[in-house]
Amino acid sequence: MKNSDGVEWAIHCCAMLASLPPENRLSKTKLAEFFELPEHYLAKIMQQLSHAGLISATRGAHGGYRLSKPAKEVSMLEIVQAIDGKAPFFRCSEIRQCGPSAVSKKLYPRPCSIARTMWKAEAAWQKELANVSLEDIWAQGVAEMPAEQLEKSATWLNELST
Amino acid sequence: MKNSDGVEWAIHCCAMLASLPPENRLSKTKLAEFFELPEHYLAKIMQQLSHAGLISATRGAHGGYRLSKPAKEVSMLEIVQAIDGKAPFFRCSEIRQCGPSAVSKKLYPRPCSIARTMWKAEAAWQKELANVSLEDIWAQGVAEMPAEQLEKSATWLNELST
DNA sequence: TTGAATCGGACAAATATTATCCGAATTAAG
DNA sequence: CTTAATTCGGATAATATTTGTCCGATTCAA
Repeated sequence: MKNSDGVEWAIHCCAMLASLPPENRLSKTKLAEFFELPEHYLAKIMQQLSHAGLISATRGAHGGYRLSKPAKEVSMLEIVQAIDGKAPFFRCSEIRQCGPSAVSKKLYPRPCSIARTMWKAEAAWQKELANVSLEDIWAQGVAEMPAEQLEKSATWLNELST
Repeated sequence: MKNSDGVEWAIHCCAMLASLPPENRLSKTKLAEFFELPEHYLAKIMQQLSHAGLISATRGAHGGYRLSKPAKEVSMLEIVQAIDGKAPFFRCSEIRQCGPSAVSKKLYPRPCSIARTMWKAEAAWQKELANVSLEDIWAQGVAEMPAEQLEKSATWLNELST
């Protein structure tokens, strides 16, 4: 019961892309360098974001990644689901329909009360994440970032253009 | 990002125990038979519930499992956590503190905004599950169980005493 | 005291996740 | 047109987790 590690990377990388001037791109090599992440595996994570339509990747010289829509329109839920998938946490295998007391399958209409309860809880989780946009996250991140890091960050980004 | 299969089994078995007359016990063999589950693996699940203090196991002839407190006082959250653990889904490895723009660790006090957001969503999930008791689940289960199955079930339970 | 019945921990197999590599494809620039 | 930079995508390996099995230790009733 856990998110895969890629979720953390994906969110941080998206926030990084969100801070870029529009139309600017960042290569997987640079992203990996900025967060000290394994480059090849990060590529796989970015690929998942790309498949989900959250970022767009451009090949060739001066290529790289950028958000494919404004940060305001991207929710945390979308990012998490792009990496971890949309399958519910709880899977009901209908064991109520097994064993010596089972009766005809037609008599078990809707999901059982256990599944409904579990799925309702998941919906609450999703709602929280759906209500936070990438812009929110980025803004909060900047607000609480140590001033010194903010500078270093800006410098590092500038040197890319060189 | 998913519950382990054992969660479903654990909840169903707890609900089964909840329907027992107090002080009555059910052996792992009988539970496995009732739900058509692999006996040895079910034992492992029940063991986890036992460690968590949710059920109490008695060895020896006429032994078995029973709830260690009234169904009303057991929440779904407790059962899920007994099997899947209490670790948060989201693990923050503080990658904001890595890479070329990192500064002294002392300057990063609380959890970052990303971790806070993720954990808040988890709290919402937990709250939903904490608000549902095993008694609720059991009562709903009985209410929507096909009449025929209810009978079969009762008969099966009676034959145990024989 | 004996023996049947139980749990519980150690161990093994299967599965899923995480990580890596490399060739093909794409693009900008010389 | 050629070259160098860059990503994509599939194949593959390593690792971790989950799932499944077994057998000994323990308990209780007769």
